[in-house]
Order: sequence, then structure tokens, then C-alpha cells
Amino acid sequence: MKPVTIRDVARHAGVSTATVSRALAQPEKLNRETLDHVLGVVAQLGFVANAGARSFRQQSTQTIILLVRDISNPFYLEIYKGIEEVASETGYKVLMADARNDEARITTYIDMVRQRQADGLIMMVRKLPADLADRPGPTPPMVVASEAIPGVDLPTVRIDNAAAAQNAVAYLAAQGHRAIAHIGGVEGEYLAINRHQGYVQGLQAAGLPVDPRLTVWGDFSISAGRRAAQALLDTGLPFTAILAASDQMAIGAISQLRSAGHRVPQDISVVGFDDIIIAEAFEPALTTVQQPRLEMGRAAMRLLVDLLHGDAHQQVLEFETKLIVRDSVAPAPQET
Amino acid sequence: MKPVTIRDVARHAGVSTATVSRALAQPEKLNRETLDHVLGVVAQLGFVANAGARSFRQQSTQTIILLVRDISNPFYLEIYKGIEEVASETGYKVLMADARNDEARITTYIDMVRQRQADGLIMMVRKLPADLADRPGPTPPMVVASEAIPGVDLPTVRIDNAAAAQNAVAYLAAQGHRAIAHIGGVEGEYLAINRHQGYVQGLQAAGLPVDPRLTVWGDFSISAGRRAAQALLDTGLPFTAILAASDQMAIGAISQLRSAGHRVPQDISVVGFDDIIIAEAFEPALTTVQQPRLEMGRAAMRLLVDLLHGDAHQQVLEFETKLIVRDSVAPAPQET
DNA sequence: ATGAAAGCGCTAACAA
DNA sequence: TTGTTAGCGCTTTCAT
Repeated sequence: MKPVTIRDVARHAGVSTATVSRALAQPEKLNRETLDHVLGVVAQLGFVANAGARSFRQQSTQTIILLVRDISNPFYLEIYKGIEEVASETGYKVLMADARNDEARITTYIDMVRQRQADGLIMMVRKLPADLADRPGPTPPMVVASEAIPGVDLPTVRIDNAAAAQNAVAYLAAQGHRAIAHIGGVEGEYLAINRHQGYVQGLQAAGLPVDPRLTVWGDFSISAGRRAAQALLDTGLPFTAILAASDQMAIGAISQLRSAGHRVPQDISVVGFDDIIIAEAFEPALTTVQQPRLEMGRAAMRLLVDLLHGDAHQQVLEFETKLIVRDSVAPAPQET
Repeated sequence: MKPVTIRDVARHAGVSTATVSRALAQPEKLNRETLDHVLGVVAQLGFVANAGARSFRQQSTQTIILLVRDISNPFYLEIYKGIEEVASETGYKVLMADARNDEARITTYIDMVRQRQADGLIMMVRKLPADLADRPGPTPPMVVASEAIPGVDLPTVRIDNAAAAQNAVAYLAAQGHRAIAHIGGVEGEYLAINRHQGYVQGLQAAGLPVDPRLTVWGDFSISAGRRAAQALLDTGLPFTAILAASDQMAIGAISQLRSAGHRVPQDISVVGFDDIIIAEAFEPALTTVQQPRLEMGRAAMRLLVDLLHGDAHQQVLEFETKLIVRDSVAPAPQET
């Protein structure tokens, strides 16, 4: 059974296709009777306008792509929700795509905008393909969320990662910890560097020594947290607290520490980063840096909508973080 | 700067638009020299074909929608990955959308297919809008994954929920548990009913009494697990084990049981369902029913591709589950 | 207020 | 092997 087209409706209603189109898009321009009649026929035939044809004609798809580093990280879900809220308020659809940390895949999705499959992108990836600027034509409308991509200057929504990390270290120091380790993000990346800087600043502010051997790098995943914790233990250096750059790594680290016979938080305290949903239910409930993810998602989508509407203001929005104190940090154990 | 069209390329290359089109889509049909020349011009001008126009013309978007019950459930992520794998092998893009258990939203996304914004859907929702069948026109290509939607007869990928639940109860019974509670899914839903049936059958098979007061219902979320555990405690009935219909509810329940002063698993054992990523890192590591989610995702996408290619075979694929034994179940405590 | 007609960018007959 | 041409379904001038 062939889909009903605008032409079928026009024929049935005895009007032109232009009138049908107006009935749907600009009803105020029609006679009351004509309008009612046409809408009646539309309902009767079950006509649904072909959005492909419309967006083709209008050169806009009303769809945007949320491109994330790794879709299996629950961190993104709340951000997606915020984006989706604003999107549906403003008539956009959201496509969530997985970059898998793969440059070719990122290019593919950017090209979807070039090909007019989507109108714009919200990027939550660590970097853009190097050849992006070389490509001819305008750069697709893009907003960066939660990350900062080196060398590009795009509207951005983020937190002050260094301040957040520094704040967390200050809290640990206040609990008497003097040997604090750090499990960072991917070595060399902006996000990882910033949090690490904050960690170092936090140590210095507390007058604590900075030992580079107490920093190990991961990739935000649970298994990376496990490996990192083991690497820290393998150094043989003493430490009583860990600041992890993600809750997932914090959870992996705790799991590994326990396997190795350490109690958390009695022997070793752990602070996470993100406050993902599981943080509160975990045992011990995770003390962690909370990011206002829903709000960040909403703000990112608003920036993108502005961009798409041509109200381009180069803008960086920085959100406040909050240290959520739960049960994964205890006062430093007495030295013996 | 206006986007480059196929006509610009044709003009520059001194060929027809048809030749350019062929150079991109069916290069083997062209002379070697012509092809090279055209591709050269394409590269030089930075031409990217307008996929909207193409899909409009070809009446296919090469995009499918994965519609899930609630995107914040990490259960779906692995399934998404499986779907995405097969999709990119077969040239499709995947759009993940959040139904939020809202019938209107489900309708919106189904209409995206009617409007030819997408070619088909993989549904992971509990039911379809009641008026779906009333709508004129063909029903959009759809595959159901992990759920079973009452009253519809679509290609489906699922597990034997009853058998899986029964198996889990058998394991608990073998550990000496005689009063086993159940935290189910959404009351009245197919998925919840099936797992509950399996739970009842498991009790009967082990010769244990079935007390309806020991079943409470949730919605798969962590907070539902908390509330459900509290509700079970509030009955005042004794029980030494819980079978939860999701890992998230199991985690919430454990968290609540502990707040109430019960040890897990020493006092009360808990079995989850799904084996989400966090299950292993949780303390205690969750004993849970594992679903082969990646494979299920791959199979669902394959079914949809067949459907879209017209190789429609009404098919139900049932996958094997496996009970993953970890640390959240202990032998039943001695009665005193 | 309504209709006629052009055309968005591309592909696929059909011709040459 | 390549070109010509007719649309895909819709919106939008420009007429009437």
C-alpha cells in the first residue's frame, strides 16, 4: 500500500496541493471552511507529510546529533535528558551516536551534517579530526559539552575541572590525608590534564608533597579503575586516599583495593567524579564531585539552537560543581 | 557559502550530473579516465552529496530508530552496541530515542518512520499505542527486542524470562533458602508477569510455599528497588532471599536492606537480573541472570535489516541466559 | 483566498 | 560509456 501524498489529499479535497500545504503549515491563511474540509480529508486518508521531502525542500532536518566518547558511560545519560528536553521544546529530534574514540567515526557523523542529515552537533569527544579545518565549505554548527577540544574555539558548556579537583583534594587533606594518589583520565587529554592540575594545586595548597608516581592514567571505565588501583599498589608507595577522575574508575578502584585486602574507607579513602546514579547506592556510597548534568545538557542544546538560528555568540558557560560527601572517605588512619 | 551541488561538480568536470552520480555510486560503470577526472573535481570542490536529497529520491534513509523504555537504564547500552555493529556493517545509522514510558512519545517516533525520517524501529518498550492498528497505511517495519508486546505479532528477540527466573530460584533453594521474596517489574506487564511466573514455578518445583505478600512490584530503577525492599521489610514476614527483576532494583534493595541494619548476603541474599556492567564491581558482587545483550542487539538488527529488504520471516529468536554466581548469595542463615 | 508552476539535489530509465 | 530527462513530495513565489 503506497503512502498517501499531498497530491492524493488535494485530489480528494478538490483543492490544489498548495492549499493542503498551507492547511498544515499556515492554517491562518485559509478560509475557515476550506481549512476544515482539507483537514477532514487529511484525517480521513491518514496523511502524514513526508518529512524527508519537507526537510529536503527547506534545507533543514530539525535533527541534531549528540556525539559521545563512549556510549556505555552512564555519565552521558543525564546530559542526554537535558538536551532532549530543550530539543523537544524547540522542535528538534536528538540522535545519540557513539564515537568509540575513533576519529573516522567522528568524521562520519560530522559529515552527516554536511550531507544535511542533521542540522548540528553536540560534541562530547576529546578531539576533532585533524583535517576538519582543511575541508572546504563552512564548518558545521557545533557545540562542545563537558570537554574542551584543543585548537578549536566553539561555544562550550563545561565545569571548572581544576577547581573541582582541587576542592576534592582540600577535603581529603582536611580529613588528615597526606599521601593522596590520583587516577586520571586519558593521559595528555585536556580533561585529564585539568583535573590533574587541580589535584596538584590541591596538594600544594595543603602543603603536601607531589609525587608523580602517585598519578596513574585510565580511560574513565571501571576496568581502567581496577588496573589503575593495582598499578598504584604495585608502586609500593604508601597512600591513604585516591582521587579518581570518574565514578566508574572510583568503583573499579574500590573493587580492586578490596580484592587486594584493603578496606575502603577505613584503610584507603576514595573520591569519585561525576556523581553518576550508581554512586549513591554503591557500598560505600561514593563521595564524589557532582556536575549539574541536566542543566549542562539543557544549556548545550540552547547554545546549539542559538547557533542554528543564526544568533551566534561565541560563548563558554562554566557550571558550578559540588562535592557530595558520602561514605567513601574516612579520616586518615593513624600512622603506626 | 553555499554548499556544492552535484551540478557544480558536473559543470566543472564538463560532464552530466548523471555521470557524477555514477562516479560516486557505481564507479565500475565509468571509464577509468572519466572516473578519475570526476573524482578529482569532487575532491577539489569538497563536494559531499546531500543525503537528504538522495534518501528523498530513493525513499530510504538508511537510518533506524532504537526506541527504549528509559534511556537512563544502562541495560540498553550493550544492546545498542550490538545493534550499532550490525547497522554499520549493513550501512545503517542508529538513532537512540527515549520513550520515557510515554505513549505520545512512542507515537511520535513511530510517525518518524511514517514520515520517512527513518526506515524502521527496534522497540524496547512495554506496549504500543492502542490506535496503531487503526492508523491507515502500512505498519512501519518494527522488531521487538527483550520485551514482548501484547497483542502484536512482530519479529522478536528475547530470552525465556520464566525459565531464567525459575533457574535463579532453584539456585537459591539449593542454598537452603525457604522464604524467598520477589521484586518484580511493572505490575501487569508481560516482562514482569513472566519473571514472576518463573519465580512461582521455581518455588513450587522446590516444594516451597508461595506467599503473594512476598512479591512487590517496581519499575526496574534503583529507587524502586529501595522502596520495594522497604515494603518487604514492612510486611513483617521473614525472608532470607530476594530475586529482583533487574540489577538496578537489586542494588537499590541491597542499599536499603543495609540501611535497615541487615547484612547482605549473610542475613539476606539477593539475586539480580541482567548482569549490567556495575554488577561485578558492586560490593557484594552481584549474583545475577546474564542476558547475552550484545548478541541480542545484533540479532535484532539483523531481523530488522531482513524486514527492510523484504525478506520478511516472522520469527522469534529466544536466547539462552546464564546464572552468574558471585557474592550476593550466601547459604541460608540457620534458623534459631 | 486560492491555484499554477517552478524547483530543492539527486537518481534511474531511456536514448544515443 | 555517457547524456537527457523526468520526476521523488513538498513549499513558495507569483498570478489570479
